[in-house]
Amino acid sequence: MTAHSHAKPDLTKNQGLVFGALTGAEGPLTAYAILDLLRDDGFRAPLQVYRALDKLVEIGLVHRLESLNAFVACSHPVDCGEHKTAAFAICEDCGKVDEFAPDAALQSLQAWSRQEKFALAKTTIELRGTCANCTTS
Amino acid sequence: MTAHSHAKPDLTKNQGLVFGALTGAEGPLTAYAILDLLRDDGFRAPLQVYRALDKLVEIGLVHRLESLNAFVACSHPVDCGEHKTAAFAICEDCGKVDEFAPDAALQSLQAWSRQEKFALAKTTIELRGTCANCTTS
DNA sequence: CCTATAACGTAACACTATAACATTTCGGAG
DNA sequence: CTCCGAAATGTTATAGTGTTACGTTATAGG
Repeated sequence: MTAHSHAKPDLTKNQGLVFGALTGAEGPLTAYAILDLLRDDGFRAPLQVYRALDKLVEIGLVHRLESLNAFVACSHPVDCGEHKTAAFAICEDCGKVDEFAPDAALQSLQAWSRQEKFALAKTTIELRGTCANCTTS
Repeated sequence: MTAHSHAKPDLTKNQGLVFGALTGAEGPLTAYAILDLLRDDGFRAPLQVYRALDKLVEIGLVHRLESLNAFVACSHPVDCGEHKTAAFAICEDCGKVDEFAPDAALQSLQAWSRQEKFALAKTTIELRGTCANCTTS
């Protein structure tokens, strides 16, 4: 294991480009928005974006926002292990997304699952509203 | 207010048909699945379905499942007032959806919102996994 | 009756995602 | 080094989801 190889498992060219687009963006991006951003880098078809996104989500570097059909770069430090359980507060004014770890909420949902014998695989928690910055101004 | 007018605010023909399709279904339905079910009733275009769904969701008789792009009839008794805050457990085996009120989780998310000065408008909580019935068999 | 509003009908279109198939890249076994 | 298999990539076509635009019909209130 070299000094370079432990954080991001050596993204491929396309994965790196897509991840770069997401980290460079202010907020979430749709797959087609990413495609447009990467035309100059040789991207031609949605599948190129979706394939990279699939891997990035699997690795845990990117999250999918179900209520937006869009994607954001994960804001956690690497290897946080919480990628399956993050929550998101989405500002409907400015479009920015705040990722956080909803520990208590999660515990209560896990408790419900135990009680109902529901084998929980993944939780989706997305809050819609107006962020502090947009409320002020 | 008459004896008839308080529960379901007099659905229109299309709204009634769409709501009927959803209550008659085992699990959630996509808009296009509803459209196909209602061809014989004169439905021709997706917009007819979407317009009815919009109203039904607004009224609180139907919920949208963001992670499925699908819709389910609300399982609460009428006028429960919790339509903005329901949670859903979606079985990936049989496709059935269990709606419940995630009180504790909700409180914790509301507390987070207060602390972050995030003006919470709507919460989306969807659990994916395997239901008790499917785990057994 | 008249009018304003909501609901409806239809066609076209835009956005999101995947299927199918060919080709290339790249790391490891021999 | 060469060969091979797995993963990644490229391209076209298509499936699935949702909206715009425009015109018509139904309905409730004055």
